This record gives sequence, structure tokens and C-alpha cells, in this order.
Amino acid sequence: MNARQSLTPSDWINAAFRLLSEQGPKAIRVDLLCQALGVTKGSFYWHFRDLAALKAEMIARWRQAAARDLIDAATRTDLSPRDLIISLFTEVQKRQAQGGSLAETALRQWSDADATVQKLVREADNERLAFLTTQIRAAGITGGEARSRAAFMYAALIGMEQLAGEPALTPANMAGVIDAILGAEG
Amino acid sequence: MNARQSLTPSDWINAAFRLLSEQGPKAIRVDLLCQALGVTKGSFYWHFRDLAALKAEMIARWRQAAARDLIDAATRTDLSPRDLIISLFTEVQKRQAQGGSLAETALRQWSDADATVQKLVREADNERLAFLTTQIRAAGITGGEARSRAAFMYAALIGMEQLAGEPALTPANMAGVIDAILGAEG
DNA sequence: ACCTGAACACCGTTCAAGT
DNA sequence: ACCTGAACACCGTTCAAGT
Repeated sequence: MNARQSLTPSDWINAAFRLLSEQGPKAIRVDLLCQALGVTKGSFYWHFRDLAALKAEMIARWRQAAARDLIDAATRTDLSPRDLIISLFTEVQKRQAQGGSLAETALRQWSDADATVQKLVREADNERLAFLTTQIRAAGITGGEARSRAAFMYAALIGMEQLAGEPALTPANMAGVIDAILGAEG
Repeated sequence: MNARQSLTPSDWINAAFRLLSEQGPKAIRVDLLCQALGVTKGSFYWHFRDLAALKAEMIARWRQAAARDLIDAATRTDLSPRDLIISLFTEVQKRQAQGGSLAETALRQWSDADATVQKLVREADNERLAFLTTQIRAAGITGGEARSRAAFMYAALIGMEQLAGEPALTPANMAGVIDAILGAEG
């Protein structure tokens, strides 16, 4: 779509995510990618060993993006566990309100259709769930309750990413819900 | 897959959901449907005015299924608002644990790609959110807090439907989380 | 009615050759 | 270094022809 310049890995991966979002997992194909980028198939194989390598790279990128919020949060040692969780949720909410990653829903869809992808997505899910559980423990919830509340929170996080339209949850009213979940036990 | 018998509307709709789940929104096509059902295109147009009519019917079915839990719950006047919410969540959880509706994730995906579908899905989302808000009010949460806690709960509900793998939330530990969200205000 | 086998279509992959 | 263009490989699908 522009001045000829050699393609970067990101060009290929972005095009692949676009195909995934618009036409589903089956559209992640060498010929369609090349068509989208205006090159021939030989070019693809200069950049990637094979199609599987590109797909692996796609998941890696998603995982990295998905984990970024957690990492950002975790390094902010200035925040209490409670504030850290709130910041995590508002961050995801903000991203979603700004158009969000359309790829989130497409990726879950892909995961349903491809066992390899599903495995990696589950790993990432478990990682994030573990992080939330740790924070909730640090906030004072003990025993198995910590894990179930974390699971509920994590489901909410995923749901927020999937839900279209104006979010009913805003940064302003997020704290109240989180505090309730972190509140009185049993 | 059996003795020849004339096709019902459900046959067409089920086939369409299968195509949606397996191949994405773009696979909802007259020719692919006919192929799946072993008939020719003329048959489709005897059953439906056009492709849009079939799609509308698909959404209507989903919406009805999605609302069923709420309706079931709402009619159980024997339950307190708190127990009613818990029953709603465990119901969805149970359904998901049993393999769940693979179509849920596919439908959100479709919604991203098709504005008409998105509109109808949003309407259903808002309906369900309103129901939850009412219940939470009845459970004693006042003002805007009721809506934000409902929104959080609803996001969790959607997330639960999307998440694959063994659920970290079980019916047994659901109550604790719900009670927390229904608990102490501000 | 059911099967064969050749042809075709589709798409991932390779590679010698260009710039 | 990056890409072209043509060829090849694999596999699902079609279909005329057999029994």
C-alpha cells in the first residue's frame, strides 16, 4: 500500500492477525498473506521457515501483549495489592474502550479450532490466573477462597475483552467492585 | 446422516452454527449449507426468503438460549436475589463444564465482523445486564454501585463461557465470590 | 447401488534466477 | 538482502466408467 520497502516480521504478523480476525483461522495462508502484502510466495519463505513458524510468532506476540499489563502491574511495587488489581482492570478496560484488540475474540476462536493454539492460550490463562491469585492472597483473602475469587476476576477480565459496545464498567466505578471481592470472607 | 426425510428449519440452523463454529462467519453461505445437508440451493430458498433471514433466525435462537437461564432464574420466586444469582452462575458454569456451547465464542467473533449481528448481540447483553442489576439492587446494593457490580458479574459470565479447560470456579466455591460482590458497600 | 482410478483444484514449499 | 516466477508435492474432490 505504499513505497516499496522490504517487509518486516511485524508486517507479516499484522497481516496474519487481520486475516484471522476478518476471515477466521483457515484464512491464515501463505498465498493470502502474500496477496495482502503485494508480494509472491517466495518472499514469505525468505522471512519464515514455514507457516507454523508464523503462527507460533503470532501466539508469542499475543501472549506478550496479554502479559504486558500484568508485568507492568507487578513491577509497580509502590502499589498495594488492591490498587495493583484495580490498575490492571482499568488498564484492560481502557484498552478495550479505545477499540481494543479485535484479535482477542478471534484468538479465542482460533484456540477452539486448533489444539496447539489452545495449549498455549491455556498456559497464558493459567499464568495470569496465578498472578491474580497471588495478589488476592496478599490482599488478605486466605485459603481456597483466594483462588476462586481470582478465577471470577479473571473470567471478568476475559469477558471485558470480549464484550463490544460502550463498557458499563468505567475506571471510576471499578474500585467498588474490586473492593467488594477483596472484602469480608465467608 | 440417515434415512431421507425432508429438512426442518432446525436442520438448516444447526448446520449454519456448525459452519460458523468451524469455519467462521464467512462460511455461512448457501452453497456450503446445501453441501452440508446434501441438497441443492433451490431447497434453501424454499425454507428461507434469503440468507439474511437464516442469519436472523440464528441470532434469535442464540438469544433465546442465552435468555433461558435468566428466565428460569427469574421465575423461581422461591429464591432470594442472592441465591438466584448464584444459581444463574452455577448453571452457566455447569453448562460450560459439560462441553458448553462452542458457538458462544464463534458468535462473539461473528459479532465483531458483522454490524447487524453486533447490534442484536448488544441488545441481548444489555437485557441480561439489566436483569443482573435489578437482582443486585434487590440484594441491597444501592445507587450506581449496583450497576457496576452487575457489569463486573456479567463480564465474568461472558468470560466463563469463553474460557476453555477445566474451570477454576466450581459450583462449590461460587457462593463465596458472589457473597463478596454483594457485600459491604464503599 | 457401490466402487475404481484418473483428472483436477487447491495450497504449502522449494529453488534458481533476478535486482 | 529481498523478491520473482515457475515448478513441485500433497491431498481433498469430481466424475466417467466399471461391476
